[in-house]
Amino acid sequence: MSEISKAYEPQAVEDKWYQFWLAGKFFVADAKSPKPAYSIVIPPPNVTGVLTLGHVLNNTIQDILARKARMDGKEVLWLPGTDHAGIATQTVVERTLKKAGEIKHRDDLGREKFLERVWEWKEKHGGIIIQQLKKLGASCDWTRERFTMDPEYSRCVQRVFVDLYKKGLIYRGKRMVNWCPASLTALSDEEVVMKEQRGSLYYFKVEVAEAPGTFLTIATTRPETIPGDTAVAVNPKDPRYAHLIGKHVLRPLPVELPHEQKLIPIIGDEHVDFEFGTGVLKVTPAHDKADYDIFIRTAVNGAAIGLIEVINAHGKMNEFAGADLRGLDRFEARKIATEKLKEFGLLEKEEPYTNNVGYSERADVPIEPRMSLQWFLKYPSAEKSRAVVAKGEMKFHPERWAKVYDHWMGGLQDWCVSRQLWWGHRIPVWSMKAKFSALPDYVVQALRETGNSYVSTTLPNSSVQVFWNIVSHHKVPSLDDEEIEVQALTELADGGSYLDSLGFTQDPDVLDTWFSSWLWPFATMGWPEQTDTLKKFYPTTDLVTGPDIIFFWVARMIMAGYEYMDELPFQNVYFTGIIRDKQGRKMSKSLGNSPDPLDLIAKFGADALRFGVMRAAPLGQDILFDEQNVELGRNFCNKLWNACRFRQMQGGEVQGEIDPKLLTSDDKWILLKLDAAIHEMNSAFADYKFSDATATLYRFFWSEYCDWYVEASKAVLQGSDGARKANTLAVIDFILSHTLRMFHPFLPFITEELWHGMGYSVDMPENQGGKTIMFAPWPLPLDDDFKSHYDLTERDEKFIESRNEFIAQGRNLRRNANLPANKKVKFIFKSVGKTSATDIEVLKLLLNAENVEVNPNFQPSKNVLAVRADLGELFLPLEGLIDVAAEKTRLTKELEKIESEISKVEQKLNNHAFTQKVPATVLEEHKQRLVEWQNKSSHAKAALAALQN
RNA sequence: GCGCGGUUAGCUCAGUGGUAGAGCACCACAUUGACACUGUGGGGGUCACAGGUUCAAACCCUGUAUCGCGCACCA
Repeated sequence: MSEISKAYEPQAVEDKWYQFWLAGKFFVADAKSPKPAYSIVIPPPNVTGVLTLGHVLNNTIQDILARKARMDGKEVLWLPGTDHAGIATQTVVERTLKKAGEIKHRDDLGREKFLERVWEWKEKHGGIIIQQLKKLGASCDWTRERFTMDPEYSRCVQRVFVDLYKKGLIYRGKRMVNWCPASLTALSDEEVVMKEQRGSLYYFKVEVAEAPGTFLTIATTRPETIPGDTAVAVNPKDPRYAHLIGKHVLRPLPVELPHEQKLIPIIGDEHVDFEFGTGVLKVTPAHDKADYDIFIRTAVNGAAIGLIEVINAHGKMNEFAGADLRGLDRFEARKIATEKLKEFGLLEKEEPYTNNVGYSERADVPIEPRMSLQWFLKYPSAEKSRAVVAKGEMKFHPERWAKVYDHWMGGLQDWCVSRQLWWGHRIPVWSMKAKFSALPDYVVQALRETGNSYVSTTLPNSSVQVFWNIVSHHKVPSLDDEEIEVQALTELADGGSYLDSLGFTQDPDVLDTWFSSWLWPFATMGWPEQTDTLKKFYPTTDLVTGPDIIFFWVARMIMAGYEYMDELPFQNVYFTGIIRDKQGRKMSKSLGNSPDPLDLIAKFGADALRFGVMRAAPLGQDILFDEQNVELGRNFCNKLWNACRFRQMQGGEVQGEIDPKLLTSDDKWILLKLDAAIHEMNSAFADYKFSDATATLYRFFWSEYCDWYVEASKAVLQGSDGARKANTLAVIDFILSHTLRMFHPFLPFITEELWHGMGYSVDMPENQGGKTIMFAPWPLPLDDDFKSHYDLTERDEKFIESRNEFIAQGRNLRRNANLPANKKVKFIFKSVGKTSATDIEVLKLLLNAENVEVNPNFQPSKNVLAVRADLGELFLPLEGLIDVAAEKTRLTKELEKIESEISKVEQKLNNHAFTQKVPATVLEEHKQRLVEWQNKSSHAKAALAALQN
């Protein structure tokens, strides 16, 4: 470090090193490398989104994994990219254009013009989140950045759609779907969230037509759908109503209809609950999923009830709702319908009621179950995908998500993949209703040859494949002038114009965004070509994502992986927690509780943000975010900075060799602590426990290295023995160069800066840390050769630990005597064994003593405070000025605690059951403990006695 | 309703059967000594509750309470 500033200034170094990494192409993965592969694909953020703390958490973990893998000598691909996010992006652009007064509705512009505007928007805002990820230090291979609407990616989507269609897994049908009246599109079940809603339960009565004067009472939350009722259902086992099945009731709305059109049948259906409401259910097949199922059951039984749609796409009542409700919003209509029932004298009561209502996740409005013509997918490779997780071949971390996954996989429903939007991958199906002879001759001929109603052909003078499917027929039509309905599919864009020219029209809908993201792990790597990248890096190693998209994305990727690569897409899935504020509330814009990560980076530095978030994010738990976490990260970086600065200020060259003969106990101790830390780090990584890893780093570096080792080393560094000094510096350099490497995945910027500044890069081979710490080898645990060469034993560890305890007690003595920390005092050390001069120097330094007098024969007189440890006894003679009473109180309290511990252990040891059944080691431990406490007891008693004198 | 997770110091959390821990916060002391983005010392817990298993339970079992999440839902 040429310039040594007193405090670490992240702003001055972060951009510099990021540019350095980019210029060195260090993030670029080499598909031809002989090194073993490690790969992650990023969960692609919304292309026009901005970085949130959730992204910070997610991407920091990925970056840590990627950087660690590089240091482990792997060839790493972290593949970045963005998602077009259909509904979200289209909504934002549409809203913006409306606000600007340019349009009232997207129809004003038309599909093409509108899409131009979305692309413009994407160009303008698209790069933001990518730039933000760079600020965070993300080591993605930007040369491989992908976007789900890139031409090549779009071709993958199209290809997959056509393939699944050919396999008979995709079909179009009029079904009841979740309709979002705000976004005006169908949604998949996963995009609907249930919300508790306070409303009313309305009880109204209907007259039985065959028995005038007899009424049935029905409870409903949705009186506005009465005009859409086509039956009244009761349980056939319900004695109250069973005899009425087959009769009819008069539907009260629309009131203007003639009598015979008001008649709807009373039907029996086992699904009707006796207990709920009155046990009589109104059946609205067009606007309720369960009622629709009843409708289907009646159809199967050959006694089909009707189906009347009364709500339109915008959530407003249509003409079938009758004069009273027509044109009203569904919620307004609810009020009016209730009033009407009251007016007719049919409303019996209205009671407050709380039920769950499905909401559109994006638009946050109640969805409307609605009949609509949509495309559906029967999931492919579902069984294999379910089994791979159940069998543990793909591991989920934490494991419990495997159960959630399994449960969902067990109840798969067909996926509604079409969306009534413009922004997205347009469904590659062209259709036409025409005479059979209107198809090109070679198609007709090909169909005739197979006899099937479908055939694949290649377009004349082209390689474009088209799949023709006569959906109106099961076999090839026998007559040329038969009216047919054909769906034609092509994988390539140029096939489309040919089909257009034949009079086909392309389906106007686009695909659900997740229908493109589920291909992400392989479509980003060049599939369907067997590219080097795909061969080298698929399947990926780890996936890091939030559990909220386990169904949306993870499960579907697994299925796509099996279907198209015949292999799982990733070996491990790490589910992060959800970031919440410190009160445990979800981060949200409206609450204003979501801090901008970029502000935090500006204030504290990217490393600080990373460290703070990781430290607060235990595996599988939600994270309560507090800016203090980041502050702590900043402080930690500063500590690291200053520890290096301290080394720098001692001067001297970095010299690799440590002389075993010159090692102090403290040197040996810190080397052993380093070894322990490396082990802990490795096991934390093996278990994906990143908060444990940061805790280890924190403890090792701050407590063990800075607080103890560095302080003790000053005894040597401030002394006059040159050889010893140099040796201590060599130990420091050894520790720091290992520490920086262990920190690197977590704190990439500061470690790179210090790696160069401290000169640790100098002696390393160019590709192993010489150029950048990114490729410096991850520290290995100290092996037996190393330990025996430097004579590192458990004894050294024990010695320093007991020495440190001794010092802590000595400091405590001073505190108890009310001596200010800056007052130099004299201690007397009655040592048990041999103690080196250096050890005494260290004692003196760490006790802030004027002198530590070694006297094995010291006999304390009065007014002497004392502590005892394995090392011996330490005395603090006080010439007057001691608060005898306070010290007595303290000692008495301590003695009480000691005695209680003794009696606890004694109780156990006197218990025969205990001494007989317990393992020998545990028994020994207890005996040992008893001796220790007894020693402490006699010592405390002696000290107390000394005070009495 | 079913399932999952949590409940340990004021706060956030470690701790899978053998002496209750960390960080933050708090209190006191220390200011030309790498770092006040600091150092030293200290106080602070009936491990949600009730049973059970065990020589021994924060930890294993059963139940209860409570908070959170997911799935399925009765109109």
